[in-house]
Amino acid sequence: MPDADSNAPSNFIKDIIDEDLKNNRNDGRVHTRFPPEPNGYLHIGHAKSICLNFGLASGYKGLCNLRFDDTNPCKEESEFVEAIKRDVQWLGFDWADREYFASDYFEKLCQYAVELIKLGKAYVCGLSAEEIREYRGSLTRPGRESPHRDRPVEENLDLFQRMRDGEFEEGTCLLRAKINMASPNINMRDPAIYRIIKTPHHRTGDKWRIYPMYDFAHCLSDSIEGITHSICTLEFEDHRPLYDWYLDELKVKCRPRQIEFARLNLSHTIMSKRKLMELVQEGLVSGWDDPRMPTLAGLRRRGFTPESIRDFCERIGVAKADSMVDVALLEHCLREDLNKRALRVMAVLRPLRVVIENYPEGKVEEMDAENNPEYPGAGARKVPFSRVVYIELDDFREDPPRNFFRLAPGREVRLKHAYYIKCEKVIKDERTGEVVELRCTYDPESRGGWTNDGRKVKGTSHWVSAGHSLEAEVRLYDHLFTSPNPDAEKAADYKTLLNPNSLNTLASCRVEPSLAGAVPGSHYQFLRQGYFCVDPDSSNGKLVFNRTVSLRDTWGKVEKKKN
RNA sequence: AGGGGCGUCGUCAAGCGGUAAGACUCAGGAUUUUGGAUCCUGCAUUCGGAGGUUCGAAUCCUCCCGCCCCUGCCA
Repeated sequence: MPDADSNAPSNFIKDIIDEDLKNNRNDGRVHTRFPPEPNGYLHIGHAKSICLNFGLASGYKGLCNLRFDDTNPCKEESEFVEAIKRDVQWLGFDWADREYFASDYFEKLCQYAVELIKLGKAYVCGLSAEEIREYRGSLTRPGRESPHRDRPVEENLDLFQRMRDGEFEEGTCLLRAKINMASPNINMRDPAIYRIIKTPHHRTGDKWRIYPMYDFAHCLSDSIEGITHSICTLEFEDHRPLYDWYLDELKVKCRPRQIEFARLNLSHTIMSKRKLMELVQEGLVSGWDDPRMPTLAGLRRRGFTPESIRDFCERIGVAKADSMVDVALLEHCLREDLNKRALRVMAVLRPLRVVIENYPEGKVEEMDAENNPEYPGAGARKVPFSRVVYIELDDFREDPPRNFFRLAPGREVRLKHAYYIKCEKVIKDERTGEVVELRCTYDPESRGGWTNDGRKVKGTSHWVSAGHSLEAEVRLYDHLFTSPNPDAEKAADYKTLLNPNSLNTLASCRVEPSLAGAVPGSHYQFLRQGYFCVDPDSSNGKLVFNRTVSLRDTWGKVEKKKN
């Protein structure tokens, strides 16, 4: 049996494919497709589908097409087509030359519609939208048949042609499938096949005035492309009978099979394209690529790697039960990846000035610093050390709590890669009482951060030399929403659930000089703090970093518990 | 109420009649020149519930309960 991805876990879809292969369906071919509608940006939920479809194809040595489902010109734009291609590519998948559009098939689809009319299985209905709704019945009551349901084929053909020619106004008539108005499945109550839309299409311009509905276009597009397994989300389960009906009635050669799986829900965020669009349009975020957004563009800008997202998609599995995945898993995948690849560097986010009184004025030493302890091949660099340095405000406490082993009056701490320093004196702002500077002494014997006299210096602080460091802006991010499941909060509008502290900009951070000229998109670990990446907002003189994700912080947890 | 689905640890998720994988989270501990990383250990006597079949049931049967989706000329 042509086995799927060896390391990827199995799932019910693979079981189905295995079974199909065993029964020699589709001559042993496996051909999938990822079919986005270009009406917004791709998000992490789409990533699940992309990984699934492309992953299945490669696992079975098959193919996966990229197909834009562009059957509604009112909502779709070329900007989204370009963004989607960029994102799929970035995620690491290649559709080669199989880039298709449902709009490529408009002529063919129209012929199929004509065919259906000739078969007596479709008719032009002149009921208004409200009438159609009324005729449809309800969940419990069957619908009623349209008075136009039994129009002769010739008349339907003529009317449909005139719809196509643009003779009728929008909403005046539509082509419907003649199925069963009493079906318990509402999708089968004579669904619309073609409607009149006079808005120009982003690809075909004003060539068409009628557009096919999703159910009609999708199954036939799949068939035209030779798709064997058409994988979609759960809400289309009810549409499967219709998917099959069109293919059966039209007796197509290629019979794809639709399989539904549960879409991804991620805690502390939302996945609805409509809502994400609203956040963008109302300026609640800076754009589709705002680093707080669950969009692939946002995650990329935030500093997520494609590898970590693919790993995540593999770990969450594929099933049919509605689920809510904890964002902590995504963050775990990210840290695991970044830990291996990010260069370590020192940056002080909230600087506290430290003067080392016994260190010679004007002296500068170049300290050796490894770039990544996880990977010696990453090499080392020199970091300048001098009499005045900055340490993290948080690494000093005038009145240290229990188990705090950082700096405090009279205490000694190690400056990573440099020396032990001891706090001799605390200088405060006379008016506010705020600590503004520390006076310390260093131990010349501790160069490199170690002595062999058995001294136990447990605390290690990162630092930068005041005179050599560069100024930088650092953007700290937190969950976009305070609620773990914004969609489930029945009482509140999701916008009121936005986290007011999801962005915290620190304008006066100091970073080590080796960061000069760091390229947008590059990843670093700011020692002891987290993973950061260079934001495209950076310019020659001004570095801007995004905190991708913090490091695990066991001390922070201990402190939080106490409070 | 009609139809379609789904219910296994806090969260995902294996399991397909032979006696509950794994991951994340969480809690302990070891180790550590990042309170990082790494490494150990612990965490479902029970699978929505109740009956039944069987030597044996999360897996099969019956009934019940709960959750999700469907009445766009959206996808």
